[in-house]
Amino acid sequence: MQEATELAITFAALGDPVRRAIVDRLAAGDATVSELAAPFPISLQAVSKHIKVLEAAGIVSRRREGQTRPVRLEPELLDRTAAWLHEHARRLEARYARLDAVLDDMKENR
Amino acid sequence: MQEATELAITFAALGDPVRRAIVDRLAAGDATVSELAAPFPISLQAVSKHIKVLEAAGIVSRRREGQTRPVRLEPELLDRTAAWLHEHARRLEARYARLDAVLDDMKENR
DNA sequence: CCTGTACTCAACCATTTGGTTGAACATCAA
DNA sequence: TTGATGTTCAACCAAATGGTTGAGTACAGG
Repeated sequence: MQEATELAITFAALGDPVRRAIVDRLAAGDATVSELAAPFPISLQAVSKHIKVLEAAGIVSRRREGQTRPVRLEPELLDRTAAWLHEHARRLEARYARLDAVLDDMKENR
Repeated sequence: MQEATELAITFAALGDPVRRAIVDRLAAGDATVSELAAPFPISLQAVSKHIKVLEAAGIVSRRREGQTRPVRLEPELLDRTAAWLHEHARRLEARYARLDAVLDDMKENR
């Protein structure tokens, strides 16, 4: 990473396998930092850093709850990112369909 | 990056602003390496490397056409990635909706 | 108040990444 | 064939990333 567009940050955040796994886990429900860290062979601090990256990207939010810091996945950004991807895919498919039509036409009238 | 799941690779590939811009450009139609490199202040070789990353991720494909190597955006992977994101967002929204319903219920019956 | 628990912050290190330049390869055009 | 054009390959470098450990902060419970 190095720049600042929202989508670039989102993708960069999801580009790390540990962070992707964290997001997967959070899709099932909120979790504390220790809970999120448990499955990984890395230190709690490292996981804490990953969560910070996800939070900076707007993918998760944290709140304080006693001495624990539950993390919640925020759907909104994921939705917008999905929309971006979907729009690209849609446009491409339409374009390729038109191309195929032209080619078929050429074949028929040959 | 460091691992191998398809999605992690896809996201990592799209996480770089230059590569995201390349994908944006390709959504409008195929382009050669030089054409893709033109808007950027970096060397042609650097752009060539970026395209290699996108190709390895399965986001684009290259063919030879004379001395030129046109790059094409492949919709399929983008679609699958969008589906992943959308599914997460959908599940979350459903979960939060249920939560809200429960909270409303508690409020009514207080 | 003191101790343990749950984190975060800071300094540091190794590896990866994104860039560079220079040389090589493939194709077209003369 | 020779030279120009388009692109890739290789070696190299600086900066960013992901990890570590050690110290600090915030709250809960005895």
